[in-house]
Amino acid sequence: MASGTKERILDTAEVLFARFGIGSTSLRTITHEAGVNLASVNYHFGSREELVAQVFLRRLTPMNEARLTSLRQMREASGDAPLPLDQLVRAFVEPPLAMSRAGDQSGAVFVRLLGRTYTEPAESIHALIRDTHQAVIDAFKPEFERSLPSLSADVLHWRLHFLVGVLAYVMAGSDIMSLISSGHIHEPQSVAELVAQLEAFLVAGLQA
Amino acid sequence: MASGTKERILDTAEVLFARFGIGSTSLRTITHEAGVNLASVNYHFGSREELVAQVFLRRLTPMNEARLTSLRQMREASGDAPLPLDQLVRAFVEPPLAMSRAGDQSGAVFVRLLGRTYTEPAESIHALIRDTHQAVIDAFKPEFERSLPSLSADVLHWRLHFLVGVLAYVMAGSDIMSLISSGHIHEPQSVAELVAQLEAFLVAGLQA
DNA sequence: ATTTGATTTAAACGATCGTTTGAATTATAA
DNA sequence: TTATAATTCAAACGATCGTTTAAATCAAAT
Repeated sequence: MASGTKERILDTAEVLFARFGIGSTSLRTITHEAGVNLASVNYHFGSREELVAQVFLRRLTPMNEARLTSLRQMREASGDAPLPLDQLVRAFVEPPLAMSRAGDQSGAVFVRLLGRTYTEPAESIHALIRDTHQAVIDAFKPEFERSLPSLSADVLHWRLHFLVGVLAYVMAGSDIMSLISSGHIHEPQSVAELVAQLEAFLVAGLQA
Repeated sequence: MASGTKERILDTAEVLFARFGIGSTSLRTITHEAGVNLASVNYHFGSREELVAQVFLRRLTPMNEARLTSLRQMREASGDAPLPLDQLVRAFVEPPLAMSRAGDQSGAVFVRLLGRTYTEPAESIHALIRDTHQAVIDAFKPEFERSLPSLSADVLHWRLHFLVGVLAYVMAGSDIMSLISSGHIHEPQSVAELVAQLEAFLVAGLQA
């Protein structure tokens, strides 16, 4: 059980961050829940802030690589032609949502955490997300410009903004959504169906 | 300056909650910034939690009344016919965004705070937002059903979900949005233009 | 002017926070 | 086995948290 301490801390912190928020989760709660000593966080991560960073980096990196890989495959298949908008949207939207069904449910926990963090005020976390997403934005934005040539730069900017907003909200899986369906909770549904719903909505909105 | 203590606390708390998050803002920071005594929070509000509730209720109530008033006027003007979707969307979307330009800038601060709170984990705050929004949802949902008769209940549910997500993200005014425009910050823009952009995107998405 | 109630103030309460320390324990290798 | 490094542990550090208390100050009314 010795060598698993670091991962135990990361897994437990991820769950508690998603459930109670990053700022409202103490190291004592994390270490107690994980069954490790309080000091082990500072031993393995140096500080609380660095633990938070590692919780995100551990999953953000493969998630964004999946988006880039998907985009690269589409590019190769399409030659010089602009990419079909629905495929472009799906390449951006599917990887984070697919994590919700990856093996254990830890992926789903992280997706919720990430979605919530998009609108969280802590600047240090925003900087971290911004950095890890930069390569994705740099790769996708020109493709959206090509696939939506009739849109001005300003309008495209706003619509991509809206797209990120929808995705963040869906990822967050906010409980507030349940009030729209008036108690009638649509819980799991397949990720494929959610992606399809999102894709239809976003493609239409982008092409408005 | 005596009788203004309660409002001073509310105003200052609102600003600090929006900037640093609710959970990361202490009563000492609030009272120091407001220039009032630490104990005055517990004297006037009873507890920290009740202060948080009052910060939200103070503006949520008039905001949602503006939405309901707008909807009621549209209903009277349309008789028995379904409402035009663009008007319906605008009645829902405009009141919170219009607060961003109301007189002082305190309205804008609150809109950011509210947008961020939509995806915050604290259950007590969610319960508060849910309660105050219930009447709005009850009034708007049947109208959306009438204006979008071709959509199934499930699909409409998801799309309204997406709509709220876009609105929350725009309200939050997340700094992450700036990375989409690659440093080229589109800061103020008129609220009217933002509403128009949103309306076009959402109407198209809803009708997809 | 005096009394009554409302409000403000300084100080302290116990609890909890992230972090550090140094010794105890465990794993690794010579 | 012995030396060496890595890790875990209990305990404590100072700082900060929300809340409470009792006296001081203020306002309003008799």
